[in-house]
Amino acid sequence: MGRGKIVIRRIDNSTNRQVTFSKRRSGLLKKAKELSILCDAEVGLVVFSSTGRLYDFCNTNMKAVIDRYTRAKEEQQPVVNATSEIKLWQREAASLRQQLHNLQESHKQLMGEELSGLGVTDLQGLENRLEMSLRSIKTRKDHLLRGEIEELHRKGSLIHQENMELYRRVNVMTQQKVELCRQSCEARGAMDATKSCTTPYNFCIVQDANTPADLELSRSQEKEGEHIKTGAPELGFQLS
Amino acid sequence: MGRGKIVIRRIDNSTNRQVTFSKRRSGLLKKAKELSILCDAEVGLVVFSSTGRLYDFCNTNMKAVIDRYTRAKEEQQPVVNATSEIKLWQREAASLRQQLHNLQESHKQLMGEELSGLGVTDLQGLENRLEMSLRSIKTRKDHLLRGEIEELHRKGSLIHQENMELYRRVNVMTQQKVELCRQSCEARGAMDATKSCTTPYNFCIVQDANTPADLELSRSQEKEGEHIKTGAPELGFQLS
DNA sequence: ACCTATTAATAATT
DNA sequence: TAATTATTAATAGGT
Repeated sequence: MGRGKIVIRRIDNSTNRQVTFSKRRSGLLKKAKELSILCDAEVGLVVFSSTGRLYDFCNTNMKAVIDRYTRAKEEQQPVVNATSEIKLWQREAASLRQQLHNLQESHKQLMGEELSGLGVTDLQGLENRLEMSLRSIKTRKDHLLRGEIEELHRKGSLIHQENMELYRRVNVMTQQKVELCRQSCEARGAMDATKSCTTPYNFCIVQDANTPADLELSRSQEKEGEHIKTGAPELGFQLS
Repeated sequence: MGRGKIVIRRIDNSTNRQVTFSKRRSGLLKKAKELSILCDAEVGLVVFSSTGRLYDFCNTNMKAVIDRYTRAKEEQQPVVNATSEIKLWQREAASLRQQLHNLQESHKQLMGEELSGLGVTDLQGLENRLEMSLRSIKTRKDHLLRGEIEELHRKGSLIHQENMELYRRVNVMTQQKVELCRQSCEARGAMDATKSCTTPYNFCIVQDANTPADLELSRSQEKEGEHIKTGAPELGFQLS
């Protein structure tokens, strides 16, 4: 599979050998990975270059693979001196692996994979269980969503109350302001029109939509609620 | 590099997966061997099939490769104290137990149990996955059912053909009967009107809707098909 | 590293 | 399970 055919024999040219090593090594690693994915296999691959550098691949855990390998080899040629405690743990691991495997199978079926081998009745059972499961999940989700909505309503209502209160205060202040202006104008009309009007009571200038009014109500409510601050003050002033 | 392109993803069909495993495994082993020869590298490869069977390759000695690997890894990340084999297996068991636990959790969630602790987003994801799963299960079930229906149609059509044939035969016999009666009557009219009319040719009496007609066609077809017997004879006679 | 003619691997099919 | 074959993927040699 190249420009020319080659025989499988040590490549004499060192550079060429290096290049080929690099290419084929990556190819091998890729194929090892593909095999593990495609066929659900546990693969461990170790390559030492002729210069001694290590390259490896393992889809799970190299230590586990080596252990499993050693154990499998020992099984092929049973060693007598195996410690009882080791065997115990090996059995434990084997049992767990079996359980894991079973559960994985079942899991795959639940996820709608690996359905070949199941009859219509099995499929119907699976379908029913999933439908039930789906129902309880949807119920739970609805429950949570309803909770959120309720919470939002509650908060909205609080903010609305706050706004009403602000609105009321602003109204009161506006009336006070109007009253003061009127008195001021009357005073200016009655007395000399020079100063004293704009200095101590000029609410008209101090009141600005961009500077939040420091009302003690607003502060106390923000402290205990700590909720959304955007919109509330603006809305309050829009109402006035 | 086959009749079609494939994506690298676990092959769902079990048979297909087995076949691919066999092919790719041998390919991988071959390439590992080629790399070791061409480039003078030390290669160790271990593959466990999903059924737990072990396949391996090493151009030198697997134990040596594993030792070399372990040493190289220890160099990369010096381990404090070489763990005893017992601890190693304990870790393996712990890891498996963890995996098992995770899968059990996930399984419970898939079954719609143990949903507290999941947010709306999690639930939505779960719901979506289950919907997908359900779809593929339903698709599979439909497929099987359609197959059954098709089979039934096929059989039904065969039976219908048989009935048509029976109908034809009955017609032929009826005509023969009529003809014989006519001849008989003529003979009776021409000769003496005493007996011989009702004895050998009385098809009118023998033919009855409740007694199935023993035609060799009917028998041979039932033998090779062995399918539904209800309805067929009645239908055949209703048509006549 | 990249390119591409060629060989090798392999997916689908029988 | 084992061939066959149409395609894709890997890669040898060259830049």
